[in-house]
Amino acid sequence: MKDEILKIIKDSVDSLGLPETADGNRAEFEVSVPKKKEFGDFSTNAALIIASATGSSPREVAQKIVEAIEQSSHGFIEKLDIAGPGFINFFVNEALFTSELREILRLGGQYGASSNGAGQKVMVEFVSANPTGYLHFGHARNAVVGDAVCRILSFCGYDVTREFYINDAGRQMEMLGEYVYSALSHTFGIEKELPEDGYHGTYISELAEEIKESERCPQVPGDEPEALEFCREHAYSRLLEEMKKDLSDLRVDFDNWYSERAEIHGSGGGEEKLRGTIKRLQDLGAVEKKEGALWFKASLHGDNQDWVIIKTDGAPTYFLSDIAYHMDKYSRGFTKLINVWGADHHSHVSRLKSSMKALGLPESALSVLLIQFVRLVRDGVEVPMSKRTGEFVTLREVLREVGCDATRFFLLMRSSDSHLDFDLSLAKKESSENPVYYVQYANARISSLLRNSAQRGINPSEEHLNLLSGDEERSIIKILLRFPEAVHSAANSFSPHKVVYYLQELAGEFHFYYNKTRILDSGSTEMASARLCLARCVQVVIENGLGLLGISAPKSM
RNA sequence: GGGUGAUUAGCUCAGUGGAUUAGAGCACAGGCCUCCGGAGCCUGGGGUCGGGGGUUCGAAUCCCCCAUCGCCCGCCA
Repeated sequence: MKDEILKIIKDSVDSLGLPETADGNRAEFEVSVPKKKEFGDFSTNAALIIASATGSSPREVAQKIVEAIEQSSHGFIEKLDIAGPGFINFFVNEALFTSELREILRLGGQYGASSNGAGQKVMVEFVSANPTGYLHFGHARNAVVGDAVCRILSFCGYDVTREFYINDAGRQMEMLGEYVYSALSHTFGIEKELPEDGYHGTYISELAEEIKESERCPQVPGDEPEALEFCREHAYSRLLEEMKKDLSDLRVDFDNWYSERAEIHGSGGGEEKLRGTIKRLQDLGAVEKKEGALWFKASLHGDNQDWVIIKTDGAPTYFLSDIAYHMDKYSRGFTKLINVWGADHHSHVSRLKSSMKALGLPESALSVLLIQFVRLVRDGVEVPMSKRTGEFVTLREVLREVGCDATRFFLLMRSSDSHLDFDLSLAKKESSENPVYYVQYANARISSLLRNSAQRGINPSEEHLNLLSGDEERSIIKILLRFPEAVHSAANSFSPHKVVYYLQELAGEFHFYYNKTRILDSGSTEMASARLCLARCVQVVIENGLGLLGISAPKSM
């Protein structure tokens, strides 16, 4: 519908022979649905754009465009206004609105979907935590935002793969093994000294208990290397299992679990990836040996310093693995790569991009979404989330306390580059203060209406949609038809919170309408069925929107 | 010192070139169904959009400077 308006504008601009922009590039005309109804049903800034390109008066240009549109006589345009500095406002008749409602009903779960992505293969890599402990609440925002971005991109026609990069190589894993081994030794009455910056959670001793009770428990003291490895591997697989479970409880499910150890370092072809990466960088002259280590010269490719990729002890750094991993992503045929990272990794963005640039890979295909921290608050007081002391709040604790829907809603409510206060006491409140229920409640109310109407023999019918000419009805319809652009904009900027805001607005408008207007007792069966139809459309959009956020839309609450 | 994100109502935040009065939720004050779900609705007070310059027909939005807060700056991952 908006596209039709846009086409009309472009046609008339063309017919006038006006340049779209000064440099002849693609026009940036916008057609928007204004919030104030005196500004019409649709509005465009076309005249302002053209005027600034040609140096002429915006209102005069607008006048010419308006005349051109009027001459080509489009049946559904009732009135055209020129307002303010030169906006052209369109007032359309209800035929256009009712056709949009029919479209919503016809498309159902597909309303708002698009093929903008054109099947492009996109990989979203997110969470990617070390499997050395339970997921803490800080991971939750990353998980939920990444997942919602995936849902939104799929809805927009992208072929999305969700990948979890398991950082299961390197010192962290060794340390995990040592700690569990130490805890196991402890159960045999042997005490060991360990570095202080390790893992202190109670899960370490729980894992040791599990090992001790298993039939394959190694003897301690006995063959130390085997016992250590057993502890490490047992802890690894158990913790990975627990992470998968927590994520799944959060409705986050991955397509790929990509093991750094196996795929990058492993003997089954993996180590060639590391060697191959080094070789390519060497061939390109992008590395240098210095102070006994091998450095990637990132400063030559846009970063502000160089980074070590092979340490003096000959071991690769995490950064080298990361380069190899991202080369591998490209080689798997993805044309769009999205990494969802914690804001504390922001300095890695430019170094990774510079490495892709050095390798001649299209770095513009790689976007990194940095997620700012979450502060957990209860009754206005910050809940400490210190990992060092082992006191951190786990994802599963929060899930158990407030449930998946509220957790997701709150984590998605804010722009990712804004710090987020997650208020535990508010999130679990089942009252009007809690915005999750506000949206879900609108949906439940509509379900209830549909149930009651069936009993009364009223069916939501498309036949009488033309009766919906009230102001409140029009404003609901106008919000409904903004849904596709809300989705589109959320997809382009990887911003699920735009969908959240949209849904709150739609739910608000519906609650207002519901309080003011009788739907089932509206005087005539025709009117009742038309209003019911409108309510059903609202429900379709709420269901679709909540679906994009991975939040349920219960029929009753 | 460098980098990065933020700074908008009492609080938590949207808005990031547009339309005489800058929005929402919470909090606060007052009100609303003999009737479809009161987890709802309405009304009201409350802001020099951190400060200062600049660009523009037009700036909360773009540019520069400054201030404050978070995060990062390891041959850890």
